[in-house]
Amino acid sequence: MAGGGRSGRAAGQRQPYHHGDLRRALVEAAAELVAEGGIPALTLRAAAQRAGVSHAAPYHHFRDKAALVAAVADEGFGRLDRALAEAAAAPAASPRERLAALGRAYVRFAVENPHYFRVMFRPELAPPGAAEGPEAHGPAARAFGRLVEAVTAVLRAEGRPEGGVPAGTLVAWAGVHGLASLWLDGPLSRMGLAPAGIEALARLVTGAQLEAVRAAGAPEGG
Amino acid sequence: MAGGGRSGRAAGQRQPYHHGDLRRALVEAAAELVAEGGIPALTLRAAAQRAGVSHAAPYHHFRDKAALVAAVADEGFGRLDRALAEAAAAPAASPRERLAALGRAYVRFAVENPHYFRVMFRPELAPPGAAEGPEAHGPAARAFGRLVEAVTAVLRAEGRPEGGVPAGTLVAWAGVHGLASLWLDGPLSRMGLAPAGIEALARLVTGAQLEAVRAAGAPEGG
DNA sequence: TGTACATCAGTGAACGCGCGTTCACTGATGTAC
DNA sequence: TGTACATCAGTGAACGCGCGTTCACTGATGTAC
Repeated sequence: MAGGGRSGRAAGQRQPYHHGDLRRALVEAAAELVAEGGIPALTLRAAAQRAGVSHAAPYHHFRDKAALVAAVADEGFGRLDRALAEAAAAPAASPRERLAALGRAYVRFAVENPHYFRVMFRPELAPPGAAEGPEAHGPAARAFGRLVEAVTAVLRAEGRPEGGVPAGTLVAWAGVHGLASLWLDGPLSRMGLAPAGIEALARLVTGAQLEAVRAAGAPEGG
Repeated sequence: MAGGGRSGRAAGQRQPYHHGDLRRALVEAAAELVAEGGIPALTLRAAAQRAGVSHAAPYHHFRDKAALVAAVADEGFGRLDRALAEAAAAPAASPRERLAALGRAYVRFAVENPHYFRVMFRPELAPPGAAEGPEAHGPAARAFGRLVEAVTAVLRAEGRPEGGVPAGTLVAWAGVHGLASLWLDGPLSRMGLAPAGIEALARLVTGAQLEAVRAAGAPEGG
């Protein structure tokens, strides 16, 4: 589908059609805006300007602002999924270690990509309908699936297989998500915790998750 | 300070000065707006209208919008603190049970007061400086202190006292905060988890926290 | 108790701003013959 | 290869809107004498 280069600014760089790949450029611009000025800086006009086009141009690629935001969230989930996939693929001594590595990768992703993370978990930015379609929640579902897999593997290895989504998955998710949120939302970083400290905390939290995953099958009373 | 009633709309209701207590009314109105329309619905003008005054009136009570938002967050932290105090005061069989009760109260507060919770943990709404002053972070610090106390009590009871803020506190906080966030931000409720399920999950998470608190003192390797 | 004055919480009009969105258009690209 | 046409990604002006904030003012409240 890509036509030949127009005049070729740089060798090897293609300018397929007019701008090239405005859609992608807009998503990247939007993410950068959030990185620099937080959620309030995420506007259609600013994204267009940063991408080097007029502020009406985005409407040829996104129905409205919510659709652009949804695309940013989607891109974020895609990146998270890749980060988790990498962590899951790394050699691990046991299913438990693999789950812990996944948890640490989750926290690390949030700390290193606060802009994406914030957009991903801000439902009011992209109201229902904006992100519809089968592929919209694809990356998010895929990322979640990796957690489910890792938890299931731990339970299987311990002789307590569980069908469907083990409750331990949600506990594990809550732990790392909470740690990431507290860091991004200020309380933790405001308390003077160094960025290095977050890694140590992540280890602590994932350790706790493992206990929770173990206990998740048993009655929780006590 | 409070003058006599003006004309007394309802028996026993005082109208101390002009409106009465506009400051409080504005904070309540702002919270209601968030409850009904989310963060985007939180505007100075709407809060003023809901409180029954012109949109310029709030400036006699708040320097700017950020100050109003900070007041809402403050009110939220005050309510959270009271909820945690109640949970901490309830009879408990052991420090461990008390900590678990605190964790459950935290999640319950978030689920029952999503509007406050959202404002409380949205740093970009009330930028640094807006909530300055010794009393600004008072309620938040007090609420956090209750968690620290409960964790410290558990460690003491287990013969492993720890000075300052035990690392287990942050782990415990991360767990319940993550659960609350995942619920409020949609993923969990979108997965079809019933409100009743959140309570069961909270029990699971607080159970996991206890293991983490135990492990927090020991080296986290392995 | 009554009068004069100071204080200050409200009003309403107005401001400038940036936003999302629409629209008629232009001109580059791709395609049919 | 060349011409005519259709498509569609961009432009730039314009729209209406709601926002936060300012300002001169009004009138109720509290206080001094």
